[in-house]
Amino acid sequence: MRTHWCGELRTEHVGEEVALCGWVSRRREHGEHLAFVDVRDRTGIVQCVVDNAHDLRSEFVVRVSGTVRHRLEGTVNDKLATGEIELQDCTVEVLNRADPPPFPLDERTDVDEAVRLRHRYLDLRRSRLQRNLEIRARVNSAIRAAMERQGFTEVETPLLMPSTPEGAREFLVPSRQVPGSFYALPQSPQLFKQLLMVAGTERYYQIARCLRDEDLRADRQFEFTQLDLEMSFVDQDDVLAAVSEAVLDAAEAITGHRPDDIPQMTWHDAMDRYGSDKPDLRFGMELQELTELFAGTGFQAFASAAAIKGLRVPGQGDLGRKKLDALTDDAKQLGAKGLVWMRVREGGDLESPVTKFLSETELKAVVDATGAEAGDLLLLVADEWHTTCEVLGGLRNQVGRPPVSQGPFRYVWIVDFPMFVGVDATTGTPKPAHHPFTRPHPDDLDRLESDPMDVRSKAYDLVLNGWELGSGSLRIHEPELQQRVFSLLGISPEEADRRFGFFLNPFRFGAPPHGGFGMGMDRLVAILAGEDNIREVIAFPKPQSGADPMTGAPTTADDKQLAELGLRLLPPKA
RNA sequence: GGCCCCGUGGCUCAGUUGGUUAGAGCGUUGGCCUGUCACGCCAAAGGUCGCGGGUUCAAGUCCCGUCGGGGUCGCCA
Repeated sequence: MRTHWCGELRTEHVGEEVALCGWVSRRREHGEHLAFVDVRDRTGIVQCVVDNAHDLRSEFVVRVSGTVRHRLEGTVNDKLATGEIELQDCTVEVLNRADPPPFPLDERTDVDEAVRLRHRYLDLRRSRLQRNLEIRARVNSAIRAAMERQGFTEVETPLLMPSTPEGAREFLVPSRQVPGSFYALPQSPQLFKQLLMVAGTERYYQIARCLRDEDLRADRQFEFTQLDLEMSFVDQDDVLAAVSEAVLDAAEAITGHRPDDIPQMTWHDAMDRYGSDKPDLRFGMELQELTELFAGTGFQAFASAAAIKGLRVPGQGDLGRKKLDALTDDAKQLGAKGLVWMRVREGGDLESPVTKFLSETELKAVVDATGAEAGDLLLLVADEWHTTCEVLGGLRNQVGRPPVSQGPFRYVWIVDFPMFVGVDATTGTPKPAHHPFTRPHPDDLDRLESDPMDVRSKAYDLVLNGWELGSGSLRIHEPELQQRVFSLLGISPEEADRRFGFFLNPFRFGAPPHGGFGMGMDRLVAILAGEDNIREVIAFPKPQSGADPMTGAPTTADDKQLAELGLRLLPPKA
């Protein structure tokens, strides 16, 4: 139907007879015998000169044939890629009429997201989402190429699998053939990809859809897409290198230049310096160690604390009481008992509600240690090390963090995660930080039983601009070690067999050492596309409620469907 | 489940201390216009102020509840 795309026409096409297809973007009428019609397809817009645009309306679907010519002197539009030319002697064929769109399809107005989602097919017609979908496709393609180049084999894994109730809440699918039983949709292909290692696939990857029935956020959807991979006979750096290669290729495909190699930072360093296991390295404001300074202090809140740290907020010394109170509330929300603020005055004097409890020496030492200058604000927290770090890290993000999409892109690998986080309140056993198949750090193996909370694991996260892009680990491939970890977690051999038997038994048949990674494609694409929200890089996302305003999903099932599945509904809650 | 923000023609918004008949721009419809490009000009249509209740002589405005959207904490091994 068409000979060219709208967006590709240039002065070199002058004189050619062309046929274009697309939508009427805008029309400008000048009386009976002259009108301009902007025709748009996914590549761009071309101005067509017609003698009568009376029967054309916005978003009508048209096929236009005509001759490309230079625009008249003084009528060139430099805001348009095709602005030097126009189509003359046009024949316009209306392929379909269109109702006026419920919202403008230009880029100038920020339309309410509920309206956009209800008419997503129109929202997708706009250049922002067209561009984002193209970026997404290019990222996918670059990643596939990088994986293939590195010898990975793409394998598809089942969507219908047994429920494994650990971790995120699963979506359940009732079985028709076995009424009363259910499949679960995968939170990730975790179990299958490890079995592929037992199977000798050696290098597996998949751009896989994963599903988690948890509350939606700016960076979370029920369904999300993950670059999933697993490798045999590798150490941690091999996995990191393979993932880095794919991510950096993807970044290069979008931005045109390849980022530096991705640095590594230990989890402990990240917590200690940035107060987060996903530190945003685009801005400084590192936490300052102050514990030693206050050894033997007379200030009760500091005297008993295991860790005291400070955050220097440059130039915010004029923050009002209301804002400071709000920060204090935030600190408490983050788990602190309180927040000490100090305004730095000329000459290094500190103004704070607690100065009267602190000695001159201590006050001066705080200024020295933080490097504070007049006009700065200092925030101090004293608590257990982990709490102190986390609270100040939260405040650091709050006062200093730019939108995630705002460059530059700062990638970082976080390594040496702790094996366990916290203790289960009911059973008293440690809780795994990653999953129970994560390999303990070899240097800490002998302390697994004696000092579990101090044991590191071979788990790692990839972080970009403060967003966790993905995580992975080396796995346990020896049944004996797996047994040790299970017993630490309070899982008996019988229970392990019941819950993970189909997964663990194969490991007796010669499981190779292996490890892998899973990376959120939606997040990577969003950041590369300059979006703060993954919904902007997903063709048909869901709002926070999880109910799709366009399709009406989820819908009720009729009695016949339910009967076939052996299900009966409970009466609605009152 | 908690907290915060938002909801006024199709879209984006204004609406004062609670006070007459709720406004604007864009869009839509009709008319005019031969070089515009966010064209311009004239005119018209279009409103359950999300919904329900309450306070009041009087509610878009205040209060309670509810629904929808967004952000965030919990949750996301």
